[in-house]
Amino acid sequence: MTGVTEAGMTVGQVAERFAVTVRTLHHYDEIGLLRPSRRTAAGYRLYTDADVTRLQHVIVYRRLGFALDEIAEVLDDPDADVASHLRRQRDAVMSRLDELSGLVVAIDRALEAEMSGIRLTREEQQELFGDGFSEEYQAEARERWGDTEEWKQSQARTAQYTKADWEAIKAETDAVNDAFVAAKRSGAAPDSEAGLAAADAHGRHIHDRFYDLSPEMHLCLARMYVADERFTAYYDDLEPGLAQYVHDAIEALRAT
Amino acid sequence: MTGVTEAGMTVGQVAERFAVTVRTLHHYDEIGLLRPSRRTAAGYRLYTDADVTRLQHVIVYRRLGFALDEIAEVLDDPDADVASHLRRQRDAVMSRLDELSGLVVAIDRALEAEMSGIRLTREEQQELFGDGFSEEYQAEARERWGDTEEWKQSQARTAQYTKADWEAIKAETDAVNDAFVAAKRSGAAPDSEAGLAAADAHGRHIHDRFYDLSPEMHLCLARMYVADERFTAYYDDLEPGLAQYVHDAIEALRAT
DNA sequence: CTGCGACCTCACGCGGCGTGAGAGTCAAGT
DNA sequence: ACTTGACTCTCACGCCGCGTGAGGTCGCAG
Repeated sequence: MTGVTEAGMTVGQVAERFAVTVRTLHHYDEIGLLRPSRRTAAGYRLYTDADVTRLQHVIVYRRLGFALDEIAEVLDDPDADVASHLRRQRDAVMSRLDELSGLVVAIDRALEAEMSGIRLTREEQQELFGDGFSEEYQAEARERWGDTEEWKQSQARTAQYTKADWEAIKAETDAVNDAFVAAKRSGAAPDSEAGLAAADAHGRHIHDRFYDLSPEMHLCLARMYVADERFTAYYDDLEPGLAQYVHDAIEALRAT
Repeated sequence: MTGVTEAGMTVGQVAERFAVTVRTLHHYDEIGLLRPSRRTAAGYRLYTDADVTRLQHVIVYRRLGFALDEIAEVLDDPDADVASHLRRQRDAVMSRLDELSGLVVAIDRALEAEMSGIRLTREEQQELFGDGFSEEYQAEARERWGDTEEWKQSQARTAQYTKADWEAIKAETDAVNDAFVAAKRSGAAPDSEAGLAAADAHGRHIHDRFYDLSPEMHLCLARMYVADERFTAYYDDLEPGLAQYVHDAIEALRAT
């Protein structure tokens, strides 16, 4: 059509044809992602049809958000698991999507506040974007669990959750808490059937929603509930003495 | 809780409380985005309450995707139009959202192909993501129409299309082309009933599938078909002289 | 006095190119 | 044969938002 197929295309021609810059092609050559098969005597890069095809692939993967070295990996290793690459990429894009739609909501609220003449006070900002406490809590959680497999799993999973998921999770959490409260109020001992059932539900809930929960981890959590004042406050707000009760129930469950 | 509010917080304390790194605070100091009001005799940074508040704002804006110098601009100029900043930011986030959802669609298609055992051959990829020709066309189209409303509409719509949509569109395109070919082969003039009907179908097809097509735009397209060798080749490959025929039919349709 | 941890200031590194600088190459026009 | 202008080449620094040391100082506890 354009009739330039004799022996290879020059950088400029390739660049124009695929809407990339010459510098980009130079860069891909430099890092070894796409080296033109041939050069002219004067050192001009000549891209063969195969090179052009490879560039097409590169462009596609780049649009999919792959890093250049990952693209090289996928393209150079025919045994590479393309599907898993794609799935991981999809996950990343989805969580970014969630983040961004959250951002839009935040912006809309800020705009609304701005338009109605209400300057964003400290308190409003904290209401909108999360208060210092939860920020602080996240920081501490990262500090304590940041390198563990559980933390990564939790982060990976919760990033996927939609608003509806969160509502379901909240409902489940409430149900688990209610089970503990009901058991305690009924006078049942922590190691009674009701107490053990609640502890079991608690473990399942975390396992299903957040991360693989080993019995040891569950015990560790139980100890946190009485050791960490934030958790203690959380449970004791629901029912005085509940933190200790939850701890005892989990210990009873996991001790067997 | 940590109770350190006497005269100012150190970098480490601020960093922990807001889940940023010390290096980040150093960086903000370097670029003048957030300079702590005071230093100890030894040169330790001391962040006052006002500094901390400013950091909160910085963090919020950063989460909104603002660049650091933009944040500085917004925070330092009380007369800056915060609302317009927010609106521009919202637009940016929204378009990024569109892009990403397009990406998800592309990934899903690739995954589907991958899962059904079909390795992505060159041909399939080209089917999925467009061949060299359309890439070339896209590059040129962007160059020519990049700033027009039609181009944006087309981009926005086509990004949403699924594989099934594309197949339907291809079928429609074929039908339109067949109508032109049939009309021409039957010896009907471009401005005959058959020719005008084909031209009308052509216009509707583009209007429905790609972008709002005004009569003027349609005429403009018709002229492209005879002026641009790629379009000429496309139609003349179907039937010699068809490009001119299509042009004449559209002219006849829109001249009325 | 000796650690230990938190702090300080350089200063290089990353990814994915953009953006020149300075020099050589190619095809067309004079 | 020479010039022009478009294209190409190879360095090599710049950008953004920090990460990650290196090498030294400061403050407090034992």
